[in-house]
Amino acid sequence: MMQTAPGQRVRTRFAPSPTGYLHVGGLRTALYNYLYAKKMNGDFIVRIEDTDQARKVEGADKSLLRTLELTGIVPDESFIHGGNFGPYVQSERLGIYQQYCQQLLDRKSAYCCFSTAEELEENRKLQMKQGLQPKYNRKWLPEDMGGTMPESETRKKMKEGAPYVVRMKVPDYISIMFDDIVRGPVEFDSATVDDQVLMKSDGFPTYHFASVIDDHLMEISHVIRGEEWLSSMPKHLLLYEFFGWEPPRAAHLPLLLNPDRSKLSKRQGDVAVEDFIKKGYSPEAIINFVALLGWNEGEGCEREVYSLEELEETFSLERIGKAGAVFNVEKLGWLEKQYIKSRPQEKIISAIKPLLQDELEKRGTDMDVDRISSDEYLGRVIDLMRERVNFEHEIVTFSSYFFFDPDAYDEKAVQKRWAADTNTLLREFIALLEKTDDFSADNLEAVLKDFVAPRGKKPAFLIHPLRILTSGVGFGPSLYHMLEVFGKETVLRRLKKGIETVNAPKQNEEGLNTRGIVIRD
RNA sequence: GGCCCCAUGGACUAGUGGUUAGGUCACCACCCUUUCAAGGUGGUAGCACGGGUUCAAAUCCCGUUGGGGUCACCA
Repeated sequence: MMQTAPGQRVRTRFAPSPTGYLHVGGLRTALYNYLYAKKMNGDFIVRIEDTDQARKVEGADKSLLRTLELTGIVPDESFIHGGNFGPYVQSERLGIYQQYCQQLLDRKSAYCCFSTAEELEENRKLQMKQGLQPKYNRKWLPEDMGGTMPESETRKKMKEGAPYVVRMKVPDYISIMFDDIVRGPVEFDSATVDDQVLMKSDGFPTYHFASVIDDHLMEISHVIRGEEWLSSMPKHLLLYEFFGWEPPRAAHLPLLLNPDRSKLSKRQGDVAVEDFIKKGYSPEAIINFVALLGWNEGEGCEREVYSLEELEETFSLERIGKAGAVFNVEKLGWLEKQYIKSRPQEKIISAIKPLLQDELEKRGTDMDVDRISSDEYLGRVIDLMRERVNFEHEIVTFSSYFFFDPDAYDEKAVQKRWAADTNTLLREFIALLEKTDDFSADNLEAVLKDFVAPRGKKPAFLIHPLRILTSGVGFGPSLYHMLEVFGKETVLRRLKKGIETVNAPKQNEEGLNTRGIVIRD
């Protein structure tokens, strides 16, 4: 079993193909690679695997890197960060692959294959029908390599300029074993391994070929990737063998799963990291969440919240689990709340300000713009709201009443909280507020209690209507604190307008609120 | 179908022969409370199945079942 030489520098890599946005599964793979490198004082490399010209998406490489960095995962080497092992984009390394391919051809570890796509397809169908594993039939395997194709045929085709691919010649009936860091020993029979295409007819290498060569040339010590690659490991190992190279250690990560336990995919929800960020999830929560999907500190450790720095200290490949993990966003939501609760106020303020600016421009407001967009005001709003929102942006949207007068009053809440004499008392109370200058929460509470007690009512009798009239909704932070933040002018303006809009319900004979009874069909 | 991997409550998981099977999310109840949250307390719920090995198995072995991955000139 080949192992990394002791003392060898740890170098890991994340090797996405630039075909779209960063997938959460990809993020986790990148994260584990990054964490292990940091933990071992090694290097983390990002390499762009753009050998499929057809699927290549313009600009995806940069956006992948940008999203990665947004989450705090910064590569030591990449096509943007540079490094001594470049280029870090495979399409810029074509000459290298061709050179190594020629080596294999010369050593008779690989051969040219002129079979057409139609031929291969037909062959595959036939094998499927017979219940066999679809495999190349080795039609073009040369005679001197144990096949049936005369060298003259190959030469003839070559002269004609017919398109061809280069395939590796997998040895018959040998056992390929390796020790996966997360799976343990795994064994394959070479008879089940196909003569993998190494070079495509367009002159580009396949993933398998390019990644083996690059991993070796870039001195990658550990290949940490998804379990979907486990079954192509024997091909890669064979290539290392052909070249006489020492393979890196492998760690195949358990897959991220859909709720139905199939491999995580679009269709069943968001998978793009950027989509989660757009929704309002913060990078630290996403990282934290994804890190715990398949890894834990173990040893009775019951911590759930980890910063990236803390992960860098505690991470280990040995503690990665084997079973796939369902990507269930519920816990991500909880984590997000944890982060909102502990996030420094200044950070929230600066995140929220642009949002508020946008809203103000769109809607305008009856409030003093300078005041409500000041750090001081926002800070007070945050104090009241940070434990009540699911996302930072909800401080502006979900509790918009801190910035905009309500333009409607929650009908259900009104029905529930209004009694026949509510508006009468409200009018009296508004008059009292006009004469009150101290709008501190403490004072407002005292004023309201003193007002309500002699009238035989509980504070709640007015608290709810006051809340609804000033905020438009039946829920929110402590009323007194909320009114304190609003300030006298705003409170009175909203109350006066509101009481004209919300009418007292009609009474039945018993004097009971009839609006509370809603008959639905 | 061949090959490979996997298997603790609904989800993430701790657990490596002896535990009342622990924690987190979610859910339920209660407490706190003007509402909504937050917080506190308690609760429902789990070792896929069958054989072994052993004084003793969630833990070790074998099988079964179930799930997943992979079998491209895609990565």
